[in-house]
Amino acid sequence: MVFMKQFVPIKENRDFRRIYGKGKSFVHPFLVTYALKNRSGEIRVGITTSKKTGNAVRRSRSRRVIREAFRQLAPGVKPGFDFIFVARGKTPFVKSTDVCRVMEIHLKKAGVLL
RNA sequence: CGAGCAGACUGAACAGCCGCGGGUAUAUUCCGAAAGGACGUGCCCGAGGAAAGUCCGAGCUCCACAGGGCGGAAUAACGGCUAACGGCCGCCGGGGGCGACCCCAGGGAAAGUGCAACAGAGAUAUACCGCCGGAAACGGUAAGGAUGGAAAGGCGAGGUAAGAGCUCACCAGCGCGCGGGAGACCGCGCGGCUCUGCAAACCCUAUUCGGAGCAACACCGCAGAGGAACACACAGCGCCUGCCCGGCGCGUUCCGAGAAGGUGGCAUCGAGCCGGCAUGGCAACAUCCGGCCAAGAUAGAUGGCUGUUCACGACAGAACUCGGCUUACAGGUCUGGUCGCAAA
Repeated sequence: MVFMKQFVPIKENRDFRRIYGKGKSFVHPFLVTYALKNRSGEIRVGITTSKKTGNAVRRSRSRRVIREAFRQLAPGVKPGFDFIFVARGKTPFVKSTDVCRVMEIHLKKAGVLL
């Protein structure tokens, strides 16, 4: 789990549990996205890379790719939402642009793009 | 040239744009009483040889600075190196290879207990077949046969009724003496004639080991809460070590303790790293000389995209810090031996 500088990190386990339970989810072999409205008006982001993704190098790679993808899309995201992105088995082997395309579709479905 | 051995090094490169962590310097702006901070900008630094496994050894921190006994664990020829080690170097012994060289769980089996399946007559002890003597009963024998990982040292000769270290030569083992070596040990000579293997079975011997770990530990500390006073004894609890003995603490003074959170620890000034064909040493290493100052996050920074090139990229990501070991790994480079072939 990772945070991004410009955005508020999600680091408490109870936050993750709440968003997993109540948020909308979108699934793809590269990425799983959870989105949930929050009351703070901020954009909060968390990234999950489980041990199923691979060793430490693969998990780091997954985090970086997802973070870069979100950075590209961030200017168009409405404030007031929490997001959790979960890396999957293929994530460390694809480009950030591929993840970016998948993430854009997920966020459009969630209705959080301006 | 081919095959093989040992050691050392390396672990894609470049450009552009965007982005991240730390340090430092700062015009303006903003916050603050101030110290200072925020934002921006410039410059510098920013993962590995194994960062890994967490297997040893230390530093550091705390636990009455840790006492005695039992138990437990680790190590195991000898000499040295090192802060230390179960690491490293050298050497001895044993084993493998034509060789360069490699491998070794290498104390004790005359302290004791135990195990040695199956096969085999018999497994630390024997007599089934055989051989010899004898009419037989029975006695002698351990050459030969068979079994087995192992069968009363091995092999040859003499010897004998047949045989046997019964005698002799050589080899192995044991003991003694002499010589060499710092030592393990080696060489030579003599002696009597010899006693299975397993201690990665219990065990014995020698040496070493207090416990827990950076989520250690120290400091700051919102909301909220305790509260007074005087103190023992018994008991109980906790801790020192798994157990026993033995011991320490339990409530101490005023504001302090505990929990969210924050700061330090924490980033090089060190058992530091690099170089030297310097000195000593076979070497590990030590000394001397000359340089260098080098990631420090805290949900966790080194990335993304595009393009070019090549041998098309393996294993893999710092988390208190060092010294080792072990394990994983695509390629590539260098140095020095060896064997074979050819040439000379």
